[in-house]
Amino acid sequence: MAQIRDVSKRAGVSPATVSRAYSDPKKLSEATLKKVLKAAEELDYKPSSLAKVFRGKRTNSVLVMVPDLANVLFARVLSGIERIAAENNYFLLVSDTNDNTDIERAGIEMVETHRADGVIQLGERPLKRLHKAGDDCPVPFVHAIETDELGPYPTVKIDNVAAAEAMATYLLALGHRDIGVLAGLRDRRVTQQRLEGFQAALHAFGAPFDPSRVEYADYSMSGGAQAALRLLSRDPKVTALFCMSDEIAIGAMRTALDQGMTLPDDLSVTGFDNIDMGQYSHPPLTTVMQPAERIGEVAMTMMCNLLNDRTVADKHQRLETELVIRKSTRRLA
Amino acid sequence: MAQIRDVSKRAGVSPATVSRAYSDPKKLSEATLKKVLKAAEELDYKPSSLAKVFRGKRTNSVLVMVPDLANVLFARVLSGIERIAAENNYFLLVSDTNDNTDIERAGIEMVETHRADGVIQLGERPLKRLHKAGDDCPVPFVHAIETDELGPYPTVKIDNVAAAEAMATYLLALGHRDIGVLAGLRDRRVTQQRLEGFQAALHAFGAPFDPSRVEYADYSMSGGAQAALRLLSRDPKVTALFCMSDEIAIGAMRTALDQGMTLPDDLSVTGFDNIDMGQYSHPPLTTVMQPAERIGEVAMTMMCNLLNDRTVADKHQRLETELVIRKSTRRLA
DNA sequence: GGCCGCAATGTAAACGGTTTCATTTTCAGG
DNA sequence: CCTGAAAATGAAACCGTTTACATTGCGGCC
Repeated sequence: MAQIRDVSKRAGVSPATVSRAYSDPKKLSEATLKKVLKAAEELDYKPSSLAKVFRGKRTNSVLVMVPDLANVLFARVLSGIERIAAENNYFLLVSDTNDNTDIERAGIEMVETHRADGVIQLGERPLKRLHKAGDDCPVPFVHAIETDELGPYPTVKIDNVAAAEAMATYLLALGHRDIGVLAGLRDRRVTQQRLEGFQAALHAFGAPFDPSRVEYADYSMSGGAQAALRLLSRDPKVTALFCMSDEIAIGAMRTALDQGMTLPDDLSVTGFDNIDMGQYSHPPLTTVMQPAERIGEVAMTMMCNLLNDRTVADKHQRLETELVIRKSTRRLA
Repeated sequence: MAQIRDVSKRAGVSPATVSRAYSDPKKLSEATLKKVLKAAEELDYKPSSLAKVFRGKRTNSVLVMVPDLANVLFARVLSGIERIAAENNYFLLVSDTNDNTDIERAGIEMVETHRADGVIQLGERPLKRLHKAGDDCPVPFVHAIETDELGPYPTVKIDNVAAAEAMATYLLALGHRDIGVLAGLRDRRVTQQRLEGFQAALHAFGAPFDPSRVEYADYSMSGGAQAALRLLSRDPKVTALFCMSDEIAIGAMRTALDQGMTLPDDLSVTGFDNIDMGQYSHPPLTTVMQPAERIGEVAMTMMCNLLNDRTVADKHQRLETELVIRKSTRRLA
């Protein structure tokens, strides 16, 4: 591979001039620029961005830590991140943390050892190491989707409490009182927040909350199917299922169908997130829309700001959600 | 950030010794090693992997080009790639090409400019630039999933022709003769190959192939729904739909349901890929399993080999598929 | 005791650009 | 034609490691 020196020799100029031809062409006289470009072309010269990055201390890449790459929601967020990254000429280093703390830790090291300029984390459990320096965040860090707003770093997500409350309110307004909850992983903050919203709605309607009607599950279709089976066989008189993700809801609907139920006549089911699939499920799923791509875009935009001025205007953004009413819920006769 | 020089000074040794403490500790006497480690600890020293990489000419990262990050199948492949990458201490640079040739081109440059050691491409359209050097591949490149086997680089995928033929044969064996095809994007090689397999099956059964019963669609649920609508309204007497992806099939089933059909009584539907969703659709989808994670794993393994010995044993791997019979198909009365 | 060889450590070049600072060239204006 | 400022270019330091090669120290052997 040709190097800058080769080009400079062939063009009869200094390496510095060649460098400038790429980084700041205006600085060169037209004649020299042409000479250099011609020489570069002839030698098929490509500046080693590795060397550039080394010298410049800026890798132009950010690390994204995803709890599960195969999860539709995260994939969509990632997709949004990617769009903004591409626009701003950043590369994305992606790592599937699998909820594994070691990997997450390694992520931070990536930045400390200059492999990435910053980290966007999608999963919960913000890395404690970040905080050790006190209140200001040593490495550029953005936390998205599953996050509290306690840290010194910016966050983007939806208002899970409010969204869950809205959904539960809708169910209550339809006349449902015996509502089962198919919650996600028990120790996840989103789960707790959505549960909180659910309870708030009950409370507003003066309806009691029965903890025995809550089943925890993996955030997946199979998790939902199993949890639904447990709940339904224990407590057959629930008339509605409040599910904490569309996947869980879809799994639950499968179970209900398998039990010979008719949906939504025998059971109303609601989801969360509004993944594509919800439109095509049977029946189409009533859910709350979470703007996943947008969340990704905002997160990456924040990161860009952080990386440029080392500051971001709106530290904790909560994006709007929306109730999507489809056919999986009905008014209780 | 502390540098190697700081550590060496504090430990009273040369920078080289510090370097060796990390890269080859056996070379050092126990006493020196301890001294160095202690000094490093005290200064919270982390070797800049950027500098290391620059010096060593190995970035330990590979670029993965994905046509669409939000696509479940690709996400699963990526997940498999990630697992092997993590095992072998590689980082993944991920870029969503969006089927955009410019981005793909940029990907190759990443390698040429030393930002990545190699490229794994999931989408079709292997970058022509790769071939220009003739028969041997200048940059380590692996092509997965949507690929022909024409290039000089290794490939992993399933045998689309055979898989499609098996699926179609199953449909024919059930007695179906009026089979509509909901194909994917027309210009994609997978589409052509699966169509070829379909035709081969027809041929084997002595059944004629009617091109007017083929509808092309985006590889998505909405694409499938629309294509199904076109096909079904044009040709209401088809008894089965051979869909080229599970998404397409799920979209088609939605359309059929919306038209008041009962599945699978009025219409048998088959998918392709075996995404999770297929188990939970209504009715559960008969499909052909494509080992997506495995494909990713094999691809990354090939890449590791390529990167180590610059050679890979089994250049063109075809992984086994499997018919997954569920409830969306039935024997024609 | 002198010499040899090996182990441990040090020295300095190299990686391939960018950038600061100095130098040369250009050119407008007096 | 001279002067001086601005523009264009060049020389060399620099980024933070690794590593080839040189050096030192030490024990064993004749």
